Amino acid sequence: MLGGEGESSTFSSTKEVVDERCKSPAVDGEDPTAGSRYTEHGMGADRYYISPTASKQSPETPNPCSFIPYTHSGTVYTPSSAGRYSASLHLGSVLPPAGFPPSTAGRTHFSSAYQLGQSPGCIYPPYTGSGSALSNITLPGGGPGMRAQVYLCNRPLWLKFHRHQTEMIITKQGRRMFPFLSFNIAGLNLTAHYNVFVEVVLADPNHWRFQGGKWVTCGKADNSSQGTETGNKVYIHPESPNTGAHWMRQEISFSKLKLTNNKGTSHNTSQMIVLQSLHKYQPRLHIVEVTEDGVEDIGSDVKTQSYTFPETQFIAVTAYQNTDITQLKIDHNPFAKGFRDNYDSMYTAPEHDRLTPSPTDSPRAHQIVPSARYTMQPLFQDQFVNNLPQSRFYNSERAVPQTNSLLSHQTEDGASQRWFVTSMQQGGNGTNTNNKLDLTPYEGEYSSSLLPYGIKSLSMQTSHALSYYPDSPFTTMSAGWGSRAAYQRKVTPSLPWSPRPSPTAGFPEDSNKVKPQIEEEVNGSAGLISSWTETQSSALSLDKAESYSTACKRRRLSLNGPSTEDSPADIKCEDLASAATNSSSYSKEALSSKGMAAYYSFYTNP
DNA sequence: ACGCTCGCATCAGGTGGGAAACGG
DNA sequence: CCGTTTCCCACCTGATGCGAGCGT
Repeated sequence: MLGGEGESSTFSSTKEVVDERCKSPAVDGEDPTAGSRYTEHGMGADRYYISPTASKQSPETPNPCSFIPYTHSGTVYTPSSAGRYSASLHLGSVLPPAGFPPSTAGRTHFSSAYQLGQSPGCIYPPYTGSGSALSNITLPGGGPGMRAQVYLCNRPLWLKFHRHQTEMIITKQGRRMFPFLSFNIAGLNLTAHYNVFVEVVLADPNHWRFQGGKWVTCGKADNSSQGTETGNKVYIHPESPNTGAHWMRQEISFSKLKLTNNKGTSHNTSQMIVLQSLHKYQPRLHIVEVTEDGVEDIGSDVKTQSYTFPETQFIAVTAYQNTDITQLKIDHNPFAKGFRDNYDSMYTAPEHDRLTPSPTDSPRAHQIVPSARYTMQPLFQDQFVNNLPQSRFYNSERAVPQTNSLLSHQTEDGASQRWFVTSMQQGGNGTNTNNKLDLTPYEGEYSSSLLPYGIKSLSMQTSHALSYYPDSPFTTMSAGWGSRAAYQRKVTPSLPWSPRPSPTAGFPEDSNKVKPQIEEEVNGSAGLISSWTETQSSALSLDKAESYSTACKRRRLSLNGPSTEDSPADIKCEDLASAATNSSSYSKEALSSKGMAAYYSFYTNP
């Protein structure tokens, strides 16, 4: 996590209390993990580094990714189970977040190499009170290895769960994660090949138990769970290896990743990550440069980049313990729709009548599933609804263009910001133990490296995963969620998108209303600044929702011929932005609308 | 006739709940 | 005994196949 690695150095002091059985070190209140963590680790608003240039961002440029920056961490992954990488990865080296310089950093490489002794596959603790990675924002170190920036696409949803301490069901046959991991990556070499994979490491040395309505530690975690003999802890993205252009083009979803407690599982091991129930885990994203055939490129300076998003931390369970989590799952997971007994009332009854949070209950909720689907609406409604190829044409796990980036997350001043996480080159040998949080807001300069995107990526290797969990607006819409009229109707009152491009970061109409809510939620839960804004509520009438549904249903009509990877719908927002500002090959198709050009002007280099 | 879109039906797979089974 | 795990259930989604309708 933020400096999760760095924390290892401070862990002992901050987690000593956990040694006592059944005593919760910090789990109390609404968000045992988030609240204290964020504040302790510099997640507080004051610790976020907001680029002074944020204001330069066009007000019309809704935050593409609206993700609060998280640093990446950088523990070099030494996949015990991922043999293909193990050889090259450096065990125990930690690459704390590189500080991103505010606006000036641009695309420079911020890297400060830090190396902390750390056991592989285990990071304790993700959040530490001291030595907060976030608190120590490092200016660009200029390390050669620092190139990629990663955005957690469905961060708002993760945060919502995180407030209650996310739980993930694990079953013998494997259970998908929800929320699932979905990232956007920038800053990779367009032509270089990379393997992208997720590793799930023990985030806490304790065994947890849900007692008295809260999670408390109860003894030490099984050490074996950290070992390599307990099963696979890595999930390699099915499209690996692939080019940097490919990875950056769209959202990288790990929706097919399954969690299991069956160490002996012999089938689908590539899709399964073996965990232990009642243990806390932290997913980490790793990007490894490899040769075209997937072999790690030893000759490359940039070997492995690791990223950790604290809000994705979760406790593995075989049955949900916290009813709040259960309700969130039911509310936001389409496959659990059948459990929405109060479905109608949930979305039609007055707010105060609702017993449980719903997608429309809070600004953040809008970010979640339902709203996420539509947030990009202002500028991409036509582009991605009418022209969006249906899943059958985009039978890829990443067939959906990055959408979160289109979310109109806004800062309080209305300026959209984009937070991203940068990683340190694995090879970094720095010894500095201070974790530095990279809180650089996403800025225009970053687009330069994204261009051109005309490069064709390798063929997709997998199929539609996003279609199930479109956490991101685009994902959702393009993947078919948009076709679910029933659900849309339910959330209509708060449908986040605006039927027309928003002149002010997307959702001017409700920005004022939403802002307070966001602030409240953010501050109340994790002390995070409102780096993103909930999507505009009540922006879409019921009729519009219906229209949208219809549009989705008929979107095939609008297809401009067979969909291809180059179709606008398949392009990341960054790509579009680049096209708009650089007259790339996509400019004509993707930026047919003026709004889009303006929308992405944000990415233009000054 | 051909190509395309649409609507419907079917299927596979994912979801949480709840009861039963398991195990310390 | 109690906490945890497993299994089955009903429900839901998305993908796919098929035929009808329409326009060229």
